[in-house]
Amino acid sequence: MTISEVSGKYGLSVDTLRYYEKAGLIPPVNRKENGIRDYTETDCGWVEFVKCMRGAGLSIEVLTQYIALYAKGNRTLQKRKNLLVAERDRLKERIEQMQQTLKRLNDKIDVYEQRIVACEKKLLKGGVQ
Amino acid sequence: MTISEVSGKYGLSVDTLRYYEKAGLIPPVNRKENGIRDYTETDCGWVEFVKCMRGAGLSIEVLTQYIALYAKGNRTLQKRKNLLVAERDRLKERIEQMQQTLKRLNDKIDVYEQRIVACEKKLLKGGVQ
DNA sequence: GTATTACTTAGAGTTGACTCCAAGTCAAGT
DNA sequence: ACTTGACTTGGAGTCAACTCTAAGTAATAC
Repeated sequence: MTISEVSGKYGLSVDTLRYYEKAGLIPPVNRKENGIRDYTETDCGWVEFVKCMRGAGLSIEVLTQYIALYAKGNRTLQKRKNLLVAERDRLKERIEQMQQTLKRLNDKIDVYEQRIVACEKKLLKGGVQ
Repeated sequence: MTISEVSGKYGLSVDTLRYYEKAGLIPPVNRKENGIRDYTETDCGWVEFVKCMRGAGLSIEVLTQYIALYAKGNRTLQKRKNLLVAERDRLKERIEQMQQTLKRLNDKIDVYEQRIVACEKKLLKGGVQ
């Protein structure tokens, strides 16, 4: 799979895909003899994983660390798990904060609705006079 | 209330507070004769609101727009409500995406736990031999 | 009366995460 | 043979959101 196909498949620009690889967010992508990237299913899996994690707000830095540990093999299992747990906890907290803000926005919108209705009533009354 | 007190109260740097005011994220703050900021309860309320919204990921730009509409008074009620609804919807989507990623992270962590246990068993067996 | 401390401003610098650009290679089509 | 188009690289540029700096003022402590 070429880089532009992968770009189309996951909705990431080719620049972003190259940047992710260069930054070490995904392991080095498989190449053809001439040096052109030829994404395997595994490569695509990494792209999808990184897209998902970035979408949830995990930083480039932490994902780079994860891949670096992954590249060191089995003896980093515990470290990788610890990293994931830390990020999971942070994500959970952010979600909870966002849920509170969502509730607050909903309440605010309700208040606006009431105020708008009240305004319209006033205008109607004015119109009748 | 001075800017550094407000900074302490809400955990925002004084630079950030001045930046928010300059950028129009909060209405102009009350001043003493000598030009020094003297935050009223209302000013603090705005700071808290902006902190909350920024914490949930609403952009500087959209919050600036909201304040600009607010400053124009009652005739912008509907526009303000529309803006809030749009941001609410975006927030909701982001939360849903993050919840899916949270679930995925939890599953991944479970898999790591199992692999780590399996590894330890192997090591123990090796030790017995 | 001077040193310290907290404030003021305009504007420059930093960080994270891309995004774009120039210059070059290579295979395919006419 | 030559153009076209997709790829390659290193490195520069951009954007949002701060964060810092320099130069200055004004009240308070010694």
